[in-house]
Amino acid sequence: MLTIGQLAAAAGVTVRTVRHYHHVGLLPEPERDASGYRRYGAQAAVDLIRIRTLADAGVPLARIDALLHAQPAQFAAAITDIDAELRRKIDQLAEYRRRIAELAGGERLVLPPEVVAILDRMRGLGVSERRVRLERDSWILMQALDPQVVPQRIRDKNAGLDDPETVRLYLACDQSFDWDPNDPRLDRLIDDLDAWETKHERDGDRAGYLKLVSARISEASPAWQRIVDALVHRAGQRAEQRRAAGRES
Amino acid sequence: MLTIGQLAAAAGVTVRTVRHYHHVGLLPEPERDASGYRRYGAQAAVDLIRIRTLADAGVPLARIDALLHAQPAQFAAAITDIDAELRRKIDQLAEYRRRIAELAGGERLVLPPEVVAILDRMRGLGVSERRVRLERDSWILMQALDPQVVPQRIRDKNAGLDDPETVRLYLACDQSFDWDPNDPRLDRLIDDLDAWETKHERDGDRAGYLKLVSARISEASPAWQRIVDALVHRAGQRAEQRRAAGRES
DNA sequence: CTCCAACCCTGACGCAAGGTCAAGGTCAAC
DNA sequence: GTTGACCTTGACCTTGCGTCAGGGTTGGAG
Repeated sequence: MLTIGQLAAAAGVTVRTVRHYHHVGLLPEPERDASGYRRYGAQAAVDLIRIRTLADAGVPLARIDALLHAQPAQFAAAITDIDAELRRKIDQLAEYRRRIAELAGGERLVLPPEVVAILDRMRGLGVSERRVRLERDSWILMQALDPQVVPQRIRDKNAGLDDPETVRLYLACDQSFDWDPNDPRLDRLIDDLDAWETKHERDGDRAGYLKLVSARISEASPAWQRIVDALVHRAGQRAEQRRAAGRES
Repeated sequence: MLTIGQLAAAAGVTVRTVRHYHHVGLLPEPERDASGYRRYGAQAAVDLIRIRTLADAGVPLARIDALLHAQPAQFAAAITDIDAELRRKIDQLAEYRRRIAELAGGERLVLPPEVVAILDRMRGLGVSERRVRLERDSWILMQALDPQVVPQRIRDKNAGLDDPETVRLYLACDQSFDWDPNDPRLDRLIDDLDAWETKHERDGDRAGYLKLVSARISEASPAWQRIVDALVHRAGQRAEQRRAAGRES
């Protein structure tokens, strides 16, 4: 009869694997010869090959055990199951292939295509890569913290990029990155931005994640920090005025 | 910034997974807030999603680590590699699907098609399933112990099935399974079989695995055991006679 | 102000499916 | 009689997390 090594070779597995199957009770322990070696018959080879066929297909060993002792009808049903699972896996892998191919290309993977389009559009308008990256990060944070506002923001953003004044301010901000915080040009820029914000002010705009985005922007440049501080200050003043007006009426 | 739970949700993984990546150094540990919570920025989300994209494609975490810090050229090469690997896996799974589909159908999986054809032919000639199964086992043992003789044996076996006398003996043996070991019909059968063996005797026929096969056959039926014993005995006698003739010459 | 659920923290063990030593006993051949 | 290729048991290692234990934090409701 066969030794363990011959059996293993016949089924294309390692000796260790056969012993493992004995250990978990998947393959019955055979008789031993005088020296304690395991001795296998042809049935063991058949069983082992059946086990491997299922195991190679990804069936957990625990389930194989049950399968081998199942009625033909149940066995056939299980096989159908396993086959469906295999097809699902194949589709999965094909999808991963697609994503892997995109992996060289940065953010396309992590953001919805509409947002990617916006970022590309900004690049096309001459916005610096640095600024685009901040924008990208803000979208990622938005998506993580408050996903349901994303579609509305996409519309707003595209509308903004249709408006020449908005685009002008984007580019101006962009250039101000390296300016000294005391540069007089900043004063005019802050005035313009404040006017823009007043014009476009809407409820809900001061959502939590915006603070985080502002914080990141401020970190990046002293000039931008001044801009953010000034705008927050003026927005506070306007809110104050509205409250006063509300009390008067 | 993001908490670990938000980061995990953003990338579609569990919190445990993120911590695991910290543990193995795949994702850098971020700053902690006052209460010791980890706080993540958008870059972490990007990194994590890239990691998952590779991990989902089956790249081991250890390799991902190296990949993320690789030069674009090497990265691209590795991606090509991984893609090829994925395609290979897809083909593998398709092959497993094929084999799984055959699994309901018994021996087709473990034996070469020529042998399966022989077994089918035996069934067609009216040989019992029990006998066919013994035959199948003997082929499996042959294949495991002495594979290079299989092609020759296939030719021999097919020649045997072309010969009416051989087929008659097959069927006669088959019917004798349940006979009493003292049944007088056995004597005639043994004579016929011995004549057949004398006629077809060839060198190498008494290979090791044949003893094993005989042992299995003997186990199955007392009548067969008598047949095997008698034939072995007569073969021994013939060999003796040949040796004596050799000394005389 | 307290309570509760839903978070977060570290640390440790568990899982499949074997791989890989270690420390020996056997077998076959030269 | 000594290699070298087998076989034996036993025990720890691996990957990629899951899950539990035993806590601390946060934020909103009552």
